[in-house]
Amino acid sequence: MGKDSRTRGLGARHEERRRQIAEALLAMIDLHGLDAVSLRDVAAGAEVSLGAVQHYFRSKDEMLLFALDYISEQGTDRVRRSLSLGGQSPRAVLRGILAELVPGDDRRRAELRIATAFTARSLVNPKLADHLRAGYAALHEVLVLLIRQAQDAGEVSAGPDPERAAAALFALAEGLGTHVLIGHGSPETALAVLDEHLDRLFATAP
Amino acid sequence: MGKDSRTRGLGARHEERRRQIAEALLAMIDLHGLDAVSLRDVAAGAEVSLGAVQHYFRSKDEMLLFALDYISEQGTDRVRRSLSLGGQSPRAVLRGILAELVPGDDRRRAELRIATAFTARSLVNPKLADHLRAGYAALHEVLVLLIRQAQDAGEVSAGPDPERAAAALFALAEGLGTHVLIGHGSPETALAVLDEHLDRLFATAP
DNA sequence: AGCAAATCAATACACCTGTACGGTAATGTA
DNA sequence: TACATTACCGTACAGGTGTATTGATTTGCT
Repeated sequence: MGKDSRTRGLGARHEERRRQIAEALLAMIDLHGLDAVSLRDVAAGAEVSLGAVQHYFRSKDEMLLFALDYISEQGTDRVRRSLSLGGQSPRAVLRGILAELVPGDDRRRAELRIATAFTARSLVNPKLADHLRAGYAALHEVLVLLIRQAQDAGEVSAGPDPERAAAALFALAEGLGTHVLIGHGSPETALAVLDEHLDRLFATAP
Repeated sequence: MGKDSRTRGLGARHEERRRQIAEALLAMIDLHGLDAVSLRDVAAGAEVSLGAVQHYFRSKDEMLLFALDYISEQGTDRVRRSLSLGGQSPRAVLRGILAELVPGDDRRRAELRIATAFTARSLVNPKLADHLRAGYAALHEVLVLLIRQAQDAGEVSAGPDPERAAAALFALAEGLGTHVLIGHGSPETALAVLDEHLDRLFATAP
């Protein structure tokens, strides 16, 4: 193990403190947008001094990158948990994951507002884009896996290409989420559209 | 007609000048993102002085709002032209419009980068959100209309609800566009997924 | 105890931001 | 020609920005 992973001794609280600051940052991004937050705002939100923030992050960009990784990890954790949690059909798992992309409650709404902010920033920040893309790729693979499982279980016909189907589902949910986020359509309608699409995918030809 | 629409006399060039400045703004948003552009940058880009920009826009927010309306209008114009242009099947028209949401060339890419920037900003700027939402609603209505036409022409079965089908197509194209924009998937694959979806919609049951 | 690293705090700096203001020249109207 | 409006330009200002720096204090290992 490297020195960064120790749980006792010097620097033990380091990562925890970074997460705490990142959470303050993410909350402010949700409230005021990514570009409206200053390091001083973050410091105030985390109830630490500006110097403390600077101690834990060498630059603002580094802080942003860490925060993106942090919230991405939260998402993948949720997905992982949803996968390992048995007793659910592939379709239910699939729906649960895709529903995370639609702002149906305050948590999802906040997360998706933050994600949208990072997406926009990624268009002019290659490093950020790399990390964001990695998250997308990971989620895509999970969707492919689930569709394959459903095909193996006979819940989805062997016809459709899992890659294509995953890309379609992913994009559909993402688009629906964006639309709901800006007030174009309700979460209920969005989920209905999503379910309709799942119905078609899971309609095993007689 | 009000005084704002005169084409001769005092203030005739007013709107034209505002558009010119807005175009400089939009170009910079594409290049550096919405929040990275300052009024001085815009002035330099439009090859006018800062005072000139201030003369035509009372504040930065007003300029942003105008620019959003301006680029939205360009989009609706393109849609209108595509609708009035005869000789195309409803499906072809539909595909043409939806393909505008996928960054398949430099123009589309620039427009969608700008749109993404405005979307993110809209999350913390209600006024901007109102205008953005209006554009979304307008495009949605066009899609509904086209699907209805296709149903009337027998190209699409009477089964699916046009509202739902439009919402799905819209969200799918939007999501695909976003994914391509950040480098998650190619425009070719995105269009293939879109066509697949159109195939299903236009598959009249035998 | 001694020492070094980590953890902050406070301050300063150079720069950029949107906006306000005062002035001048051009333009069209009566 | 007189006048009013428009169209700028240049500058100033108050405030915020990320970052660098310096120093004090705490922490934990040996």
